[in-house]
Amino acid sequence: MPNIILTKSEEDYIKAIFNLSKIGNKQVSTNSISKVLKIEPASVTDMIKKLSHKKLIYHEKYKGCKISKKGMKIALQIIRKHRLWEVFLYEKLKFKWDKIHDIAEQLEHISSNKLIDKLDDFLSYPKIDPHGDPIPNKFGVIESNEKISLSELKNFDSCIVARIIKEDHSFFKLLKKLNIEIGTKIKVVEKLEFDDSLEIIIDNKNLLISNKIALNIKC
Amino acid sequence: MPNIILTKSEEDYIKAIFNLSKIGNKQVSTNSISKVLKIEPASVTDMIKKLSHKKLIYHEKYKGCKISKKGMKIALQIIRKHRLWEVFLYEKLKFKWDKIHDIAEQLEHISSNKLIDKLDDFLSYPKIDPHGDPIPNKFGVIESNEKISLSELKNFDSCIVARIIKEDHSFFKLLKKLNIEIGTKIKVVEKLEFDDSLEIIIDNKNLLISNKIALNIKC
DNA sequence: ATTGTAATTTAGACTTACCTAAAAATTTTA
DNA sequence: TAAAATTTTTAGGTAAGTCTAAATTACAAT
Repeated sequence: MPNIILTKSEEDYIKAIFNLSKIGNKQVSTNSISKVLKIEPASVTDMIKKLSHKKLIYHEKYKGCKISKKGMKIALQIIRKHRLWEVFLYEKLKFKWDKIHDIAEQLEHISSNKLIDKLDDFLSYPKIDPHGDPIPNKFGVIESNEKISLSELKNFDSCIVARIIKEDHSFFKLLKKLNIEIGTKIKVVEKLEFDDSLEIIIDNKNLLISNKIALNIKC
Repeated sequence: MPNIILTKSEEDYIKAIFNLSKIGNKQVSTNSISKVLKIEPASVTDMIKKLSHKKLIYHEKYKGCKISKKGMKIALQIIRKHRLWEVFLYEKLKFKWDKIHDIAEQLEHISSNKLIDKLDDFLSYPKIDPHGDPIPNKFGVIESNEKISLSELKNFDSCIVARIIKEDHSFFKLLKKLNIEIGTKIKVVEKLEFDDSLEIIIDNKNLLISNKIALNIKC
């Protein structure tokens, strides 16, 4: 299969559309892409046309878009690169857990299959990145070991944090403040009926987290 | 000092102008930049104006340009990044000597000072890259251990190859064919008067190399 | 079912970094 | 030193990827 070369922008869109596809697996709306990438909807429409023309996504006017097989393959390769670089930054360069995302965001666009394969080998073929996200292999296959979110736990359940879903600065900062990271042991005290907040215990300290927070932590 | 952010293109020009400055340290001509970057002279003029406006180079119409202190600082940081990544690719990822340049050409544009400092540390503060080129430290200072080119040797002189000047594919291929790399021992048999070709011995085998080749190998 | 609101697309414009063709300046050479 | 050749710049144009404003379509609410 001929290696399609995409621009950084195109790659960003493909990745965003792929990620949005998994949430609710409906058609991905122009607006949602606009929000994720912080690009105006009109510009998103332009790019959607372009990617659609390249058969990386399907698109019906006014009806949102959907990633194609071809597009999915590319998205998985970008995600693979991103996550492998994160492992490198975290394990080899000793970056702090919450600093690696932005740099990996740049490194994921470096184009060289050989580079990624050698990096994979150098890192001893890691299965997950430092956020607990699974790393696709060179064929784009993800060994799915699906976790459940904190919010699905019941009163008195315990768990070990395995994965952080939302990747942005404000969330990372919050987790740091709460002392939550991959491997942290959490015990659920009570799931509040009022707003689905969760009272939990970490390191013998009780604290309260919102449902939105709980949804973004898997174990 | 505020960290100036440049585009990939701007960085490529700055690097090219810096490198050309060292050859003959005269004003750098528009045409020479055009040749190195494979961009038409008219376009080079545009970018020269832009960089000049940003005070990264000096420019007098029709008289070529010269890199400024500010520009030089930036150039040295790019070169530092390039060479550190080359060490990484060669030593850690086990890339072959002649495959690292193109990938480093991409990696050198990743912007994060922290990343480079940590990479430097991870690699144990190397002084030279796999081509024998010195690596500027984080302040842009190069520990100059200037070498002489092969062509400056006299009959019967011996030396160890320390550095390869010209960095392009055809030259790398040639060196591979000749079995020349950093560390190779070379003995000069005779410098030919006719065209300054050099008859040399490598691994007990005699061979002839042109003056141009000899000029691009330092020891 | 119609109307109002929200989402999406179209139209036109801007910036960056390129291009070609032509004009202007400099350098070479005869 | 004047003509020829070369180099550099100017002028005008293009593609990618963005923008704003306006038009169109879809959806939701009465």
